[in-house]
Amino acid sequence: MQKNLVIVESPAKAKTIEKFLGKDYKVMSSYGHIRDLKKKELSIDTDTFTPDYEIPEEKKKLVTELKNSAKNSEKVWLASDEDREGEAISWHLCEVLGLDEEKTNRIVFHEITKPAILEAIKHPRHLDMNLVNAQQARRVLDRLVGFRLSPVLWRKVKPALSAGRVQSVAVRLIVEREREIQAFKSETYYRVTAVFAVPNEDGTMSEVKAELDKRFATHDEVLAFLDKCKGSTFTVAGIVKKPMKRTPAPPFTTSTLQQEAARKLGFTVSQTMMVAQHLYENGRITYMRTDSVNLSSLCINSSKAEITSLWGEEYSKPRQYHTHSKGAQEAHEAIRPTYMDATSIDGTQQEKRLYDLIWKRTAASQMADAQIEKTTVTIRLSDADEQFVANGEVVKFDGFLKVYRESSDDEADGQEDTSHTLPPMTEGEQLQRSEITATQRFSQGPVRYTEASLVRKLEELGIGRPSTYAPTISTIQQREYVQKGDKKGEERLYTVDTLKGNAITNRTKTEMAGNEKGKLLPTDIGIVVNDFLMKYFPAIMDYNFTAKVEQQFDTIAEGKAQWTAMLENFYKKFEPTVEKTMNTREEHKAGERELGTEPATGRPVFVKIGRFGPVVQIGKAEDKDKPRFAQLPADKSMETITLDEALELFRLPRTLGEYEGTPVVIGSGRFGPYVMHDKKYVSLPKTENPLTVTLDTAIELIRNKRQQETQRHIKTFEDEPKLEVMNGRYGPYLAYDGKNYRLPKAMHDKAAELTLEECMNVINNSKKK
DNA sequence: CAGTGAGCGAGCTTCCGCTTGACTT
Repeated sequence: MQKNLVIVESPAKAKTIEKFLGKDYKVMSSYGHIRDLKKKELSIDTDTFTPDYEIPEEKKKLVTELKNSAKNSEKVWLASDEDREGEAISWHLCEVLGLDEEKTNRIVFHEITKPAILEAIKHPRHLDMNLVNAQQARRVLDRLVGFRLSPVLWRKVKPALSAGRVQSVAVRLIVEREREIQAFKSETYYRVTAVFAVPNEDGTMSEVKAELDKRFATHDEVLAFLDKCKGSTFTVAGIVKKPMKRTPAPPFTTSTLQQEAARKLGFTVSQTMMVAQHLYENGRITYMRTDSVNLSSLCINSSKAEITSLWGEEYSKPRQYHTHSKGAQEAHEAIRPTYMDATSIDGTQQEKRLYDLIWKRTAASQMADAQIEKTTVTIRLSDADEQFVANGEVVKFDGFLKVYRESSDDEADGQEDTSHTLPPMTEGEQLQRSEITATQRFSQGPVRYTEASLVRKLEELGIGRPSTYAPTISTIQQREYVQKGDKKGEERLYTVDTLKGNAITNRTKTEMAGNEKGKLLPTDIGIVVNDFLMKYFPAIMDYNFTAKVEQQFDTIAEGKAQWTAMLENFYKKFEPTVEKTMNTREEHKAGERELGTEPATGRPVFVKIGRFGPVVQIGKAEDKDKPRFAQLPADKSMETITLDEALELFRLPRTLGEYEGTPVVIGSGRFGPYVMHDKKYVSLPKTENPLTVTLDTAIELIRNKRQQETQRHIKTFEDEPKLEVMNGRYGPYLAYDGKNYRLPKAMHDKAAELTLEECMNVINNSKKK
C-alpha cells in the first residue's frame, strides 16, 4: 500500500515535487481539468442551472490511473493551483475519485522549493466550496453565452460562426480601431529645428540641435518666422540641470513576455508560448502562464548574488513586485529563470534568445535605478518671442540599463532616442546659427493592433486569462473575423524650408505614410458579425461586461452570494433577447447593402454574406430568372465596393473562341485570372488584362504551357517508379513519393545523368534533418 | 517554394480555462 498520493496540475511540476518529497510520496498530474460540460450539448439545466459534467474521452485513461492510485494510497493530497480553476480541479478530482470531502487534504504552495512544500504538507485544509462555485458560475456563464449566441449567428449571418464573452470583444476592438482610422483626419503642422555652432575649449566646434517651443499651423507663419530669424541673434537664456532616475520594468508575466518577444525577437504570440513551454519542461524557467509579477525569495537572493558578482554591489537592488492588473489571480510566480546563475543555456536558437530575454528582464528587475542628468538649454531670439530648446541627457549611472531596456510599440515613429550630451555653454552666451529647418508634419492617427498589443489591451480590460490569450488570437483568425496582414500606406508630399545664411530654400519631399506590417485587420464577416452583436447584444459586447461578472464571481467566492442565483439573474435577461433576435423576420440579411441596379436588366445589385463568405448578387431568389452570384475579391470590401466595381466581377468568365475544337475561356480563380482550355489551366501573366486579352494571346499561353510541361520531366527510373527528376521554376529537383527534395547546386548540370543511388542519397540525407 | 483553379440543397457548426501530447507540415 502506497502511503501518500499528491496530485498537481502539470507533469513537469509533479516531477520536481516528487524529488523533494521522498519515497513515501507518489506525485501524479491531472493535466489540467479532468471533467467538463459535454462537448456537443448545452449541458446545463436552464431551470436549476445544474451543470451536466462528463469526463472527456481523451481523459478516461488518465482518470482510471488516478483512481487506482488513490485507492492504493492511505492519504490523497490535492495540490492543484491556488485559484478559482485550481480549486475546481481539486473538487472534480474529489468527486470523480470518490474521496471523502471531510477527509480531503487540500494543500497549496506558492513556490516549488523543498521548504515551501514541506510547510504546505503541514497545513492541509478542506475544499473551499465558495471558490469552486465561483468557478462553476464562470464556466456555466461562458457556456450559456457561447452556445446560445452562436446559433443566432448561424441563422442570421452564416453557418459555423461563433460568439463568446472573450472573442467577440476582441473582434470589437479591432473593428472599432479600423473605423477610428477611417474617420481620422490628419492635420498638418510645421516643426522647426535649429542647428547652432558652439565653440569647444580646444577651439573646435560642436553642433547643438534645438527645437522651437512652438509649432506653426500654416506655411505663411513659417516663412514669417524664418524671415525674423535672418537678422536675429540667439542667446542662451537659461541652463537647467535636473537629476532623473529610471526604474526597471517588473519581471515577465505571460502578457508582457508575449509583447516583448514580439517587439524584440519578432515572435508571434503562439510561437512565444511554444518556446516557453519547452524551456519550462526542461526546467529552465518557471511556469509560463501567469499574471503574477511576484518573485520567490529564492530568486531574489540568487539574483542579488549573481548581479553582485557580475557587476558589483552598487548594481544590486532587491525589489518585491506586486500584481495589480484587473482580475489577476496570482497562482504562480512571475516568469523567470529557475537558476539565475545560468546566464545562458543550451537549446535551439529560439530557446536561447527567449531565455536570454527572460534572464535579462529578471536580472534588471533586481538592479539599481539608472541615474540620469537631464540638461535643458533655452535659447532666446532677439527678433521673435518664440524660444529654441535643446535637450541633453547624460547617464550618470547606468544601473539596470546595463542589461535591459523595455521596448515600446511606437518606437519606430521617428522619435529616436534623445540620449546625447550637450557641449558646455554659459548663460548669456551668444550662439552662431548655422541652419534653421521647418519641416511639415502630420498628426498621427490611431494605429492598428498587432497580436501582442491586442493581448495587452485585453489584459488591461481584464478579459481573458494567460492560458487563453494565444488561443483567442488564433480563434478570431480561424473564424475569419480578423486577418493578419499588411496595410499599404499612401505616398504623401511634405515641404521642408531651410534658412541658411540669408537665403530660404523650399523643397518638396515624398514619404510613405501609414505603412503597417503584420497588423490585425477586420474582414467583412468580422465587421458584419460585430455590428450585428452590437445591435442585439450590447450588454455582452460591453467592454466592462467581464469586469462586472468578475465582481459577482468574487462575491460568490467570498460566500456572500449564491452562484445559481447569479446565473438565474443573468439568464432571465439574456434568454429573452436571444429568443427575440432568433425570431426576427430577416435571415442571413445582416450586413446586406444594395448598390444599385444592373443597367441592362434593371435587376437589383447588392452585397451580402453568402454561404461561403461575402458575395455580390444580381436579382432576388424569388425572381423568375435565377440570381447571379460573384464572390468578392480579397482587395474589395462590402462596406466600400461600388456598383461599377461589382458589375466588373460579372464580366468573367468569358469565352474567347475555339482552339483545336474546344472553347478557350478566361476565368478568375483563387489565384487570379486564368485561361482554361481542354480542362487545363494556364495562369494569366500580370501584364495581361483578363477583360481585353485576345484569342491569339491565349493560344500562345496554352502552347507555352504545353512546352514547359514536356520539359518538366527530366528523368524517370524503371526500378523506382515513385522517383522522378523534375525541372521546376528554380532548376532541377527530385519528386519522391509525393514529396519534393532540393538537389544540391553541384548536381544541377548533370541532372539528366543522375543514377537511382545518387538520388536516394539526396533524399535520405534531407530526411535525416 | 517546385502546382493550384467551386458554387450557395449532406449535416454540422459553437463557449472559456486548465493542461500536454500525438498527429502532420
